Amino acid sequence: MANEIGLSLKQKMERVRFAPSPTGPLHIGGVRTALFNYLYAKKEQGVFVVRIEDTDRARYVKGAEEYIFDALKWLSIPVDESPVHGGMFGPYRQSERKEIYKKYVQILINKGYAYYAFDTTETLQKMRDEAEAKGETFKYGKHNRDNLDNSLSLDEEEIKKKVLRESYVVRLKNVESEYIVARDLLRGKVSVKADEIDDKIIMKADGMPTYHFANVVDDHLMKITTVIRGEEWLPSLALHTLIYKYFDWEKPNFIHLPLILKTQGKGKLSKRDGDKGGFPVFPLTWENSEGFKEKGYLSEGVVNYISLLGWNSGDEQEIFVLEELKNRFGIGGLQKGGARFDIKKAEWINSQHLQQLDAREIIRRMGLETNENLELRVNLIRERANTMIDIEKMLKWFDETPATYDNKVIQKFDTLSCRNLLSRVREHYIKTSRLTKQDYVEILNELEIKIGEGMQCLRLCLFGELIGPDLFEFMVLLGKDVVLERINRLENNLI
RNA sequence: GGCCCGUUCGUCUAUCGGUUAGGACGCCAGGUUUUCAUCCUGGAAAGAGGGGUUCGAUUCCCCUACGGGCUACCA
Repeated sequence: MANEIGLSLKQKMERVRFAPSPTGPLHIGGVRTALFNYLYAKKEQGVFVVRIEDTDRARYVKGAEEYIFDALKWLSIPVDESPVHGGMFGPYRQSERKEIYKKYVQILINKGYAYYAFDTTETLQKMRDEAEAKGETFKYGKHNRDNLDNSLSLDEEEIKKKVLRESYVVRLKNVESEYIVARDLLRGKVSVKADEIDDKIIMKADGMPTYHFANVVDDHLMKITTVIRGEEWLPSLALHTLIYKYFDWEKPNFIHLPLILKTQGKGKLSKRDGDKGGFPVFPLTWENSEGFKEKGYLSEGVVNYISLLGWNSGDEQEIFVLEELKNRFGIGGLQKGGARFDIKKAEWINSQHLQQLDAREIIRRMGLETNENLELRVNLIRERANTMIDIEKMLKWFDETPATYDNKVIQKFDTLSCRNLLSRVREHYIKTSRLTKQDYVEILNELEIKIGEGMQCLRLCLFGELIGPDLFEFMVLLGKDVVLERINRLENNLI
């Protein structure tokens, strides 16, 4: 009985996959695809698979695969199965599955749904150019495949010889007429006229499968139940449908996520936009592009913000941690249109998460040893910070004597009364080692200096400009010697 | 060019035929504050256009426009 239940649960188990290509760093769109896959899997108590699609040896970038896993780790997105986490359906790297694809290509050839093609890239390019010159689109398919250089137009002996001697590719033979209809859980029916789909290459001359083929074979073999991927794959859904059909395999569900668009202007978000706007588009630093992490973002903030790009909870809550997202996520909340990336909102969401952290945790994440004084310092400045970098910068107020002073502020002051004020403060400080707000106000009254001006003078003395946290709390943490040093320094800078 | 997908405030979005079209970021104004920031209050700000269907359309259908994607031996 228990066994039976276990089995039926197993059959219903959702399995989703994130299938990046190691051709560069994972960008924010990829991160979102990974996140939504993960959330969907966990909401359904299913399995999250990461498969590395490295069938393009020319575009392979060293370190990219490692980057993908580092990024997921930083984001706290756990992976159930992958080349590094293992699993029962491996290998999870497509370059290691060559023999599997070969076998399945052969099956399709035997069934008459695939064939060898010997046309050179140059010939095909020429035909494409010619078609384009006539305002047409070249398609390799039903209407011309018999006249091209492939196994359909040759006899068996010749094919055998050519396969041994020449380089060849394998093409899918689209035998459909009418329409190819597929379903997307978000968009409903997506139908394409059959002859729009040409005889796509499924195995390249180097023996590697193309994306379309490897993807379908692996999703089937890895028992993927729902494919969640970017909208850029929607046009090939019909082709994939064909491959499933010719294998006589059951199709998984499909969800095509809307794209993440540039902050402004046309097109999808790119690395260049980040460089131009000074904001990150990668989770971690890659070459000279700083990542969210290095820019001081919390992984919680990044996860939260990107979860809102194309999804919403249905109510007015916007601040979520991963755990909540796992419970709340659902395809009903998905959006169909592309979403523009907005760094301001990302920053705000990050600040919301930063305020949730206690000082100890903030210090830990900065990679510093905690101590009571440091915790007090962090607590004094934290509410002014959006990112960890803000905190690091503000922490410098404690350790660095102002190097310059805001001239505009200095010019506003009456130098003489400011000097008097500073020497009175020094006197008081030497005597009592402290200065409360009340003490200071008394001094100001005595010298007949307006409170506002007096505060600005002190602020200038401690920060060099009119910024910063509460003056009197700040001075306590600064300590007597440092306060006196800063008083001296401003005095020397007053003409 | 062809094919596919999409379109609510500047931006992210709610609305699943009947709402003063709601929220958030950002922006503006006011308040709190010794400054800045935070915080609080308020404000401006949207259904691409045109046809249908309907008693009634942001919502359903069609067309147009615009946006996006794909159109490789890249994924």
